[in-house]
Amino acid sequence: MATRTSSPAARRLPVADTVACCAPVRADALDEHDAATLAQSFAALSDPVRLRLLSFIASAEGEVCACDLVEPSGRSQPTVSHHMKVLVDTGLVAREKRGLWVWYRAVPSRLDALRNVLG
Amino acid sequence: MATRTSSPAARRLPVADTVACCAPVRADALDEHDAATLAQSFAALSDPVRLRLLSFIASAEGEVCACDLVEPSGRSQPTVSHHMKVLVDTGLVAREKRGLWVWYRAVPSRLDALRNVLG
DNA sequence: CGAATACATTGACGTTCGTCGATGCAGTGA
DNA sequence: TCACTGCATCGACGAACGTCAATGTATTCG
Repeated sequence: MATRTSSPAARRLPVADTVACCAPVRADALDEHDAATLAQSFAALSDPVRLRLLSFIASAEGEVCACDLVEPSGRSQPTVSHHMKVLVDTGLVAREKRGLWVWYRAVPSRLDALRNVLG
Repeated sequence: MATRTSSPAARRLPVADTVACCAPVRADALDEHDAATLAQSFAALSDPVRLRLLSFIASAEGEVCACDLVEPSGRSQPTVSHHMKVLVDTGLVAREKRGLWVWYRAVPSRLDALRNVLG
């Protein structure tokens, strides 16, 4: 019976961060809740189509019309709509409808928050 | 401190050193290749178990033995092994085998590279 | 040699994901 | 009112993922 090793280090107990969710990954081990929250955010960045959509919007000054996302992404309109919903739901992109058109803009504070977690 | 001998942790094929390739997401739109590469890196962070494993290792000074990862992660040994393979393959963690044990350490430059992409 | 240990790999399972065509819904303008 | 437009939602499909028990592989020790 393999004894449950008690080798090197064995300590935990991080702290739930009240603000942008968590301290940098290198500072303290994440608890389950923070890890789940963060994983969801990174999952939004884990698809190449979404990454391109995000970078297309973030690199444009001001807003981008949804109608201008379909062609450069090389995906169907429903697929683009689906990906944009993921980006909006995670807060990385803001959505505003004006008349028939929908306009998207990046949310820099959200990107900054994720950036901080990585270092 | 530990000697800086490179270890057999760099023989997987995917995402090797191409992450430092891209400008920040806000600067220019990503091309398809860069987006695919980056998405793979972010996908490694898109699972809560992997995030906790990474943060557990990154927040420890020096190395962490694989045997100390199973219990805190709450997953089986094969599952932990699988997740660590993903982290190693993306270059976020380095793996070194010494005797019967395997030691992992974070690769800060890799985290920094991803950080730069976000800002 | 053989036994024991630490970790990786395999194979299978249910779940989630990305995708598109078809359809629904809100807003516009006649 | 009605037709038209831009985007969201639905339903379905295959692919990819997370998980574990069983098994394989490498290393150490007696």
